[in-house]
This record gives sequence, C-alpha cells and structure tokens, in this order.
Amino acid sequence: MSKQPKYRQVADALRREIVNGAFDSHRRLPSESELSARFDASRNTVRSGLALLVSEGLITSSQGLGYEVRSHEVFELNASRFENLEFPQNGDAYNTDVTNAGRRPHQSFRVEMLPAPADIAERLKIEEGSTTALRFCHRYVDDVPWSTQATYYPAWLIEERPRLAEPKDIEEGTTRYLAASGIEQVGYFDEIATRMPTPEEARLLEVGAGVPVLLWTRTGYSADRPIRCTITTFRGDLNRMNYEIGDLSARSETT
Amino acid sequence: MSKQPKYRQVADALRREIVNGAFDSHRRLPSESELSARFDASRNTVRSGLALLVSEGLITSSQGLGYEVRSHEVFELNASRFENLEFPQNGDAYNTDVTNAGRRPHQSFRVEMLPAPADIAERLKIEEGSTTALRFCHRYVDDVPWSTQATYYPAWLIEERPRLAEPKDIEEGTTRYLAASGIEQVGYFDEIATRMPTPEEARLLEVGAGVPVLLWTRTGYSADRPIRCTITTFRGDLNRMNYEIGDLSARSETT
DNA sequence: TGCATCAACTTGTTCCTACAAGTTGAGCAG
DNA sequence: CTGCTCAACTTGTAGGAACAAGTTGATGCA
Repeated sequence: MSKQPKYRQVADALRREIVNGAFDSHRRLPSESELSARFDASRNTVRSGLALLVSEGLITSSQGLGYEVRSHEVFELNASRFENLEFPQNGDAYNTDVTNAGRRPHQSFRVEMLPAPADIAERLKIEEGSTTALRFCHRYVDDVPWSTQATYYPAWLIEERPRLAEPKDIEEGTTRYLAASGIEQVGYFDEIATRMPTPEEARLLEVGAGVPVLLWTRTGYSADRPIRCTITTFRGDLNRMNYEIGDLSARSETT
Repeated sequence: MSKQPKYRQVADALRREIVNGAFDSHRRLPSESELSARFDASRNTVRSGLALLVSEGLITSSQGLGYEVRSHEVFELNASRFENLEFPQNGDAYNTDVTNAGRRPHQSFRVEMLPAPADIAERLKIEEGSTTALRFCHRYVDDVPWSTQATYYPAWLIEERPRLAEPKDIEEGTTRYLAASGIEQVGYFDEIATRMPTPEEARLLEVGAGVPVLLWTRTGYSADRPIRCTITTFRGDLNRMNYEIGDLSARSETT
C-alpha cells in the first residue's frame, strides 16, 4: 500500500499538518516519544523524519525544549535603489532601510589590508595578490544576525580616500563619501547566488541546518574602472531582494 | 581535547579534504565501512557526519555506488537583459542564452486556466480568484532539469492575445509577441528569494537534499498596468543571476 | 518569601544488529 | 565470444539500547 519508507511517511504527515497550520506559530510539536507512539515507529525512525523537516527549513529543534515550527518574516531589500544618489537617504542604505521598517539596526566593523583573492582581483581588474582594503561588516536587525558584508577596495582608491581604511562607520554612506570627493559610481554589476552556509557562515549568522544563504556580489564602476566589490551574505530565510527596472509608473498607481 | 561530537569531527575532516581537492571531481569517497575503521567510529556515526556534508551540498550519495563530490558548473542568467527589446535575440531568452553557452535547450509546456492565487492577484492588481492563464514551462539544459517557470496572465490580456492560451512555444518570445501586437512591457519588478525545495520541487528539478532553490518572481508592467507575473524556480547549485545597472562602459574595456 | 535542589521531561550522541536494495565485476554456461 | 547468474560490494531503512546534556517546574529548606 505504501511504498514510501516509514520515516518519509512521518515527515509527510507532519509537513502536511504544519503547512495547514495545525501547530501554532511558536508552539511546540509533540515530542519524539509521543510521535514514536503515534506512528508506531522507533525513536530513530521518527528522528529521521524530523531531520528531513529540519533540513527543509520547516522546523527547528533545541535540546531540552523540543521541536517548533519556524516563522518567517522576510525583510525586503531594494537592490536597484541602493547607492542611487537621487534617492534621498539619511546615512547609509542599510541604516535607512532598517530604520524605515521600524526595526533597530546594529553593526560592527572591521578593516583589514590583505592581498586580493583571485575572484576579487578579476572583478576589480587588478593583479591577484595585490593589496586591497577589506571593510568587513557584520549587521544585525533587532539583535538578530542579519548579514555579513565584505567590501574590497583597490589600493589606488585607498591612497586617494584614506577614510575607507579607518575601522568605523562612514555616516553619510560610502557611496556619498566617494561621490563628494569626485569618484562617482555610475554603474554596477550584480551577481546573485544561493547555497548552503559554510560552518563559519552558519556560526556568524546563527542559522541552523536547513537555511540557505543568499550571496550578493556587487561590483561598482566609475566611468573609468571598477572601484569596489562587495560580497554580502544574507540569511535566506529572512531576506528577499528586489529590483525595479524600467518604467514602473503603473506599479505605484492605485487600482 | 576535542569537545566536538565525533560525527562532527568526521564531517570536518572530510570537508577539509574535499575543499583542498583531495578527492578528484567525480571520484568516489571511501565507503562508510572504510571511514568507520579510519575514524574508529560506528557506521551510524560516520553516516551522521556524511549526512551533514550532504545537507551542506558538498557531496551526494547513491545507493550501491557510494558518495561522490558534487561538481558545480554554474549557468549565468542575465536578468536585466531579459525581455529587453533592444538586445538582439533569436527566439526567446532561454533558448538564446542556453544555445549561446553551447548547451542544448529542451522545454515542455503546459497551459491551464485557473483562479488567481492571492499573491498573484495582488501583483497583477486583479481580484483574487478571478481567471488567469497559467503558462507552465519545465526547462532542461543538456537533459538536466534546470528550472520550472509559471507565468500568469490576467484574463483581459488573454482575450486580446489568444495565442498565449495555446500550449506551445511562441517562437519569437512572448515579449516580442506582445510588443508586436501593441502591448509593450516597459518595466518590471523583480523579487529574488531562496529556500529549500518542497518535495514537489525536489522531484521536478531532480535535486537531492542540500540544494536550495532560487525563486525569481518578475512582474511585468505596461505603461498602464501589470500585464503578467512570472515565477521561476531554479536549481540553486546550477544557476546565478546577474543584473547590469547604470553605465557599465568601464566593465567591457580591456584592462 | 526566596532560593537551591532535584526529578522528570526534552533532544543529542553513540553504539549495536539485521535486513533491503542498488551496482559491479568475476566467472560460468551456452 | 556472448550473455546470464551470482557473489561481494555499496548505501538505505528499521529497530534496539544506553547515556549525555539542556530545560522546566515542583518540592522543600532556610
């Protein structure tokens, strides 16, 4: 009658109940032993089924507490408005967006001088191994880890704009700082990818198993040459990226 | 000495060897019993460690064959060039891009008339439950499942452009078909998200555990109103999306 | 009342066994 | 030589047991 292995039947039954909302948002699931009795399966088998749901990102488990349904409240990032000088903002884009959403931003900075990795060198059109300044930024929203951001600047730019090498926030935003001193970012090339987090990323972003990360690589260009490359790693469960392209006057109209 | 549980030590050791390239691209890993002897751990413990690497997307397993390192050969999609009338193409964007990359495209179509789901209705600015035409497309590259695409057209558009309701490819591309008959897409709003696949998606895209999907939702607008909404589901391990924004004349120059 | 302790829960880790099921290559029958 | 069978590998599924470790609330002592 059922060709599916038992642990899958367990997972399928629980998944159906979860998506139908049988378990309140942050109430707990029945314990492993209860499920074991209900499905007439060993604890190991039930655990296999639960592990499947964890890896799908549907539930989380905590030792001593049990399993609970994960809630997703996504945060939208408008990538095409970022770094657009015409769009009014107070401070940098991250602070602006988070504050506008009624959340509380927090970030920690770190600056390193290091030789350019191959992929960065290629994007910045510089020699692999030549010096770059890496501004690394770990961002939180309401004290929940949100993203890590690594921006590489080529050496020639640092010499002209030494504030980029200081390990602190640039209040007006780096784009404006550069523009105000004559280096204008006139275009950018974005690459978006997804994968499962490395153990290091999982630690920094405090994500468990089953949550992919969104990788956003932006290479900014002046009229002459590449001026910086930013790699942002987002928690995939909490973020969505938007692009507005072309004439969208029909979008804002009320129907 | 080592506070980490043994199955994590196994996973960490193997991960290190994999990223250092100790195992050839598609050669197999040692079998579970070999690893069990090497790490002085039970087969179950070794399996837990291997399961971790599978969920990270590093390796795959096949019954009877063993474990092997997964290769990533990503396919780049230029999202900002899609549906741009100025950019010359033969046929639709998918066929063009895949053929240009020297790969062989294949796709199967299906058309359904169905009531609009809530999220689609909101994006198309129509009543929830009102009729829409869904053009569903399952795409392959070199016979590997690549993406599924669901495009919803509002009823008013189908009445004017009945070819959209026919279950076959429109050779010149839907964008050009619409433009040639007076409905021009002048802008679009893109949303990009990632998550683990549902069992249905995992089946269609033939992805195992540990591979997230990339969700791309594009709402196209004419000068007056939304004209369609496309939801594309990509295999995250095989695809990357690009956006070119602003003046990128500095990008194409040779250094 | 306030606080510490502990029993009773939870999941986490590790081992064991047994058998099912997919793959491959050796070897034998024709 | 061809083609089939089968033994010997591989991973997959299912059960068992025992103990570690985190959490919670009840109990009882000061």
